[in-house]
Order: sequence, then structure tokens, then C-alpha cells
Amino acid sequence: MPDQAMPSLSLGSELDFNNGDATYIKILDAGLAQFTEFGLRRTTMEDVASKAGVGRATAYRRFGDKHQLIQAVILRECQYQLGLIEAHLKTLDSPRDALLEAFVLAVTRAHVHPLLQRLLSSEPEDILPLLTLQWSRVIALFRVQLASQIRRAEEAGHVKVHDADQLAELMLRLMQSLVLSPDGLMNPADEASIRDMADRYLRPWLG
Amino acid sequence: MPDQAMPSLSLGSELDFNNGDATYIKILDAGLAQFTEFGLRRTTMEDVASKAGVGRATAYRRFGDKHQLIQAVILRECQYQLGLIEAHLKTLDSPRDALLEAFVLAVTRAHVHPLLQRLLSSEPEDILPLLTLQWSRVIALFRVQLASQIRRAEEAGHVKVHDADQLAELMLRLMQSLVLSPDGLMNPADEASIRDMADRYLRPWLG
DNA sequence: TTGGTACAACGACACGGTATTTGTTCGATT
DNA sequence: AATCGAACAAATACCGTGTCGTTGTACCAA
Repeated sequence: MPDQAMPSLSLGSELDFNNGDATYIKILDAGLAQFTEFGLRRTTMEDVASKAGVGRATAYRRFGDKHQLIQAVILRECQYQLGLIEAHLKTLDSPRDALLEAFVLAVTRAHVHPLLQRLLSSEPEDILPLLTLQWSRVIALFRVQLASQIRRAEEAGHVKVHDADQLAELMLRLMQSLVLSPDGLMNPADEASIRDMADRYLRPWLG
Repeated sequence: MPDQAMPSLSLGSELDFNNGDATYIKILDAGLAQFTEFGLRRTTMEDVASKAGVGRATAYRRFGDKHQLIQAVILRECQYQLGLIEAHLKTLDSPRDALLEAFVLAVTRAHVHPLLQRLLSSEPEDILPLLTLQWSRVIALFRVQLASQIRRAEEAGHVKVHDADQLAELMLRLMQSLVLSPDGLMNPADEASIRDMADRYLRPWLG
């Protein structure tokens, strides 16, 4: 009965409980699948449990309640996507290019992310307040990640910024706007247009 | 029975109908007052009409229906606020400073605007989709205004930009984010922090 | 530790019936 | 010519009711 949802990243330290972690991950996978297909409100714990092949009580034992399960699914997905982006950046030499490419990838990937788009189109009244009025609670994870990435590049002498946290917040605000309002001159569906934008307007910020 | 709501700016050409325009403006004023105090949904046409001191039928005769009245009130308020900002900018010498100051004023004024804040707090499910998913329909007015302002400054040789429309959209996206998500390192309630931000990150865009 | 069941509490939902609001029309009034 | 006040049907919001599904917890056998 974990107090906070355990992300899949902490799996490495408990490879012994292979069986236990297996059900844990099965439930998270089932939750992601069902939430993506039917939305948060219309999927029941029964749906998730049966899809995961476990009893409903087991899901409650692992995640406490539905809301914590939702948080765990979303948190794991965020970390997974961050991991994908980070992995892709390993192929780049310049840390400056890496920061800009992270921006581009985050925007374009979010724009085609099944769960995010599902919730935006079928339950906007639930998710829009979260991604705007209360967005500081949501992006905390992303901002510290991005800010530390900026600081690392700065200490290595590759970029020069005034305030890494401020810059990270600005980049995240632009991501927020592009994802929530895709219809404009820069289109998240067109990776090239986003990359051009980042190159022209964000690169100067990196000193 | 005007097809589209007539903004107050077209008043100049019809000063003859002083009496008619007076009721027109009285209804708009009453609408603004009631919408601000009770929200869009909870104010009735009866409320607006009686507050304006006219019959309910007159309000319908002038604006068609409630939705068109709402649009007219909001449109007039947007134009009024734009006018206020433009008037304030007349006091500045540098067109470059004027553009940045317009950004600062727009953000800080929107953050304390009674109607906008009222709708954000009491009817977010109605207004958030409008200001995000369908925001391109809303900001058309602002973008052409801002882009033409940028172009004017550019033709006068005061700034040098790559694409005035693109730049205008970027500035508007940052305004959108700051207004909809005020909680962050830059706070719209603190004019100085917004001005610092504009100075540091937006000024380089102006060439 | 799991699965299955039983359970109370809660919220969503469907239903009628009522009241309000909307949008239109008309005649009287200025 | 435009306004007001009134009347009107239609649409919509509201309310009380009951039903159903879901949630979250507890228990016991495996």
C-alpha cells in the first residue's frame, strides 16, 4: 500500500519482486489503455482490473483509490515520454541543439499523444483547468527537469542564460500554448514549423 | 436588427441618432455590468434590459439574441482596452519600448480585468475552451492589431523582425499563458516582473 | 498476497412536474 | 419610427424522487 504512486522508473531497485511488479505494471498499462479509449470518467475500476486480469480489490490495494491510479498512470506516462525525449537527445552533439530539440519533440509528441488528446477532446472541462489555472502544480516535474538540463549545459559552457528556472518556465509556457491552442501560424502537427520557430526565437535566449 | 453586433467605435458615423445610440450604449453598459457581477449564464435579458432602463423587447430588437449581445459586450470591451493601451503608448518615444510596454500592459490589465476574471473563476468550463482550443477565433482581432503595429515600427526603421505575424502570435501566446496560468515565476500581479521578462526575453526579438 | 463476495455510502442518471427564460408577436403609446 | 408592456409558445433550468452503477472497505477461502 504505497502512499504515493510508484513510477516505473523505481522498478530497477525491486527487480526481486518480479511477480508483484508485474501486476503493478499490468494495472498501470490497463489503466492507460482504458483511460485513453474511454476517458477518465467513463472507465471504472472494474474495467481497469479486468483488463489487467486482476481482481478489483487488488487494484485498490495497490493504488488506494481511482484518483491516485489516474495520477500514477499520468505520472508514469510523463516520465516515459521524458525518457524517450532524453534518449533521442543522446544522438545530438551540441547541448544547445539538444535543448531546442527537446522543445520541438515535447510539443510535437504531446500534439499526437493519444491520452492527452483524448482527454482534451472528450473531457475538456476536467483537464483544461488543470492545464491552465492550476498548471503550476502539473509542470513542476517538467520544470525542474528542464531547468537542471539548462544548468548542466550552462556549467559546461555551452550556453549562457540569466535564470535557468525563468527560461525553463518560458519554454514550458510556449509548449503549453502550442499544445492547447494548436491552430495558428506555428502548427504542432508540422514539426518543421515548430523547429523553425525554436531556432529563430528560442535559440537567442541561450546566449 | 444588425446582423453582426455593432461596436461602439462605429458611433462616430451616426451621431445623428443620438437617442438611438444612447439606448444602444446603455444596453451594452448594462450587459457589461451584469455579466461582470453574475456571469454570463446567470444574467437574464430581463436583468440587462431593466438595468439599462429599457424594455426587454428593445434589447432583442437591437442585438438579436443573448449570444450576440454577449459577443457585442466582449468585443466592445476588447476594443476599449486596446484603446486604453494605445493611448498610454502615445506617451512613449521609442516604438520598441512601446511594443514591449503594450505586452506588459495587456498582461497586467487582463489579470485584473473584472469580467475576464469573473468568467475564469465562475464559468471556466465555458470560457477556457474558448481561450485555448478555439483561441485562434478569439485573438484574430488582437493579432492583426499587434502585427500591424510591429510592421509600422519596422517600416519606420525602429525594429527589425523576420515575420511580424509570427512574432505577434508568439507574444500573444505568452500573454495567453501568463493570463490563464498566473502562478509562476513571472506574476501578472507584479508589473515589474512582467516588464523585466519582456525586457530580457522579448526585446531581443525586435532586432 | 490474491480472488471472490458482501456491504454501506456515494454519486450519476432518468423521471416527472414546475418555474424560469428565451425569442417572437401584437397593440397601445410617445 | 421606435418604444413599451403584455401575451405567447418553445426551450431550458430547476427540483424532488427513486433507481442504478460505482466506489471504497471488509472478510474469508485459496
